[in-house]
Amino acid sequence: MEYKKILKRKKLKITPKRIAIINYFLKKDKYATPFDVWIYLKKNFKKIGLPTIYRNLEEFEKIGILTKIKGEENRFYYGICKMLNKKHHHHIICTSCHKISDFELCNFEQIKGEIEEMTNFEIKEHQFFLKGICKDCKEGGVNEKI
Amino acid sequence: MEYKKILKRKKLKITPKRIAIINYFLKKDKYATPFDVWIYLKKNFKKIGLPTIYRNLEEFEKIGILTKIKGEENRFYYGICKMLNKKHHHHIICTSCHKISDFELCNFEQIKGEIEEMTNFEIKEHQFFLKGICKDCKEGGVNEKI
DNA sequence: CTGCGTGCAAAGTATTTGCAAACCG
DNA sequence: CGGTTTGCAAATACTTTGCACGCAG
Repeated sequence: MEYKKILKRKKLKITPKRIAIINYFLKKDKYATPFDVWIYLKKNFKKIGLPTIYRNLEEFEKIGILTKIKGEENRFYYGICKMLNKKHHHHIICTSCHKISDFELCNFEQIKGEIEEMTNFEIKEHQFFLKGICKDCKEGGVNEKI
Repeated sequence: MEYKKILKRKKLKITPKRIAIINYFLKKDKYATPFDVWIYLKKNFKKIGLPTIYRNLEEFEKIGILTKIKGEENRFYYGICKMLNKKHHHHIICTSCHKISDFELCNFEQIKGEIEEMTNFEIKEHQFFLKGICKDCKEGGVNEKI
């Protein structure tokens, strides 16, 4: 899979646990806490520590495989990033089932200049943070859990 | 000040510490952690507990006086919201001095429909999260601390 | 006075660290 | 083999809670 190449390129070793973490997110397609990931991986690995999860999620975020999200409560979530090679994109999450998707469309550049003038800031970075309801949830579909 | 009215309207009592917290943010104009606020208020109140800060910052966020920001590290910051009556606005923060400003300009509605089609989400909420360098920092100004 | 606000002490929870052993390339 | 990765145990840091007293309205 493509994610392995990224690990390689970033000089991170391919270990079974790392693969399992990525697969967890790919299969689940939703955002999750380190704890969630841990509970799941424990099914397949008799020995696995929570710190391992934390360390890897952090690294994966650094290399762009995962995105870190601030949850409602004081907790952080991670979601997988499917647009690996694409440069610029944003994420949208479903407030009902926690599904996460990404998209490229972005018209921020159009107003960037004006905002810079108004605020006297030089804008370096922008992120759209979208919340909504995904199609499955809208149709009252059952949210199967992984 | 206008903030008092808001407290009143929201049935929150006007206490010296609450006023001091708001003034801290108004004067400082930058985002800060609960701990930062605490350290500062301790100068003026011999007796003040960190939990008081936490409780009030949380309430202030609920009623729209403050905004909660996810920092780089696993920590939350608060910044004051100057656009009290205005409906829709976003924030920009300076990565150098932590200044926070708000502005109203927003062209998201233009692409909202298209994103909804592409992602199959019904968008309920959007937030721009902007980072940049403010004028003072760009000009190499000293960042006076409060 | 009446209930919200606060200090204090203590608990709770998320996250990080250090180090030896295991493992990838 | 040699440097990463991991498990384990423990530490750290941030945040929340419970309760009695105090103060705003």
